[in-house]
Amino acid sequence: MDEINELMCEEPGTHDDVVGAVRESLPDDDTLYELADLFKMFGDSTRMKIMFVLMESEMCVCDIAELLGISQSAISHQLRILKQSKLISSRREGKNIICFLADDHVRSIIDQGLSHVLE
Amino acid sequence: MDEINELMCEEPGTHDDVVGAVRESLPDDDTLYELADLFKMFGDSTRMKIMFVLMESEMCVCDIAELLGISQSAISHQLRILKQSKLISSRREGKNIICFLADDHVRSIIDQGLSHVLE
DNA sequence: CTTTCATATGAACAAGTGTTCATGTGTTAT
DNA sequence: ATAACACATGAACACTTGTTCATATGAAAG
Repeated sequence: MDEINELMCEEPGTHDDVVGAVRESLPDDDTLYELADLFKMFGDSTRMKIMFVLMESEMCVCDIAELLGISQSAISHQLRILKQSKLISSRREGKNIICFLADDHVRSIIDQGLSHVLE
Repeated sequence: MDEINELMCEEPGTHDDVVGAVRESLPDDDTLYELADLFKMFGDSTRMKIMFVLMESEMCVCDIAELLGISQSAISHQLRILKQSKLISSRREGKNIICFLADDHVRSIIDQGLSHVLE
């Protein structure tokens, strides 16, 4: 703590007030890590592609793999991660596992991202 | 391409139609990579913290470092990355560099993420 | 019950990422 | 000028991540 305080710049006036107020407004650490972990899901192009596909239609694993030209193993590994984050779910239909978006926030988040990228 | 087609499952009926339609609806590769790169910015807890702080108030570099208890060097490296993604900007004021959010989408994206995490 | 198809998973490896440490640059004050 | 402060940057390192390869599981068809 002493070492950190030494880093503080010597701004006059309401400096400490602002820093203190902002500190109290921060979410707790657990929430911050959860949030970062959530956005990590959108930070890989393979997962991004999978979610784009599922935004259009639910689909079995091998169709996703074929459509995207990515190996079945790679898709399966990524699906596992996406399921852990509760972004997609699946059900069995005979031999196939049908995947679909589990959360409408996926669309909103991607749309907000697109707005930034396309401007 | 032959190898990929071998992976295709043998679903009957409208299978190929759906796959074809979805394929055409996908954004081009450049957009997809830009989008993934954008979300990568939100996928690290240090950058997440920086953006939360700047959502409350613009602030100089060393105050951000002090407030978050993270070394000035680490903050500076992350600020560089955030600036490259056009998520934050800065101006000089005497000895200090004042950082601030450069894009209102930051707030919307984080809010959508929070909705998912907090539900 | 054996085979085949659809999917999951573990190990290994290459590539990417974030931090620290040391040092460089630019600004202000003495 | 020179010292002190605010910030930036490069190299090194540990750590994480995504893919491939080989193999395992699980359902359905013959």
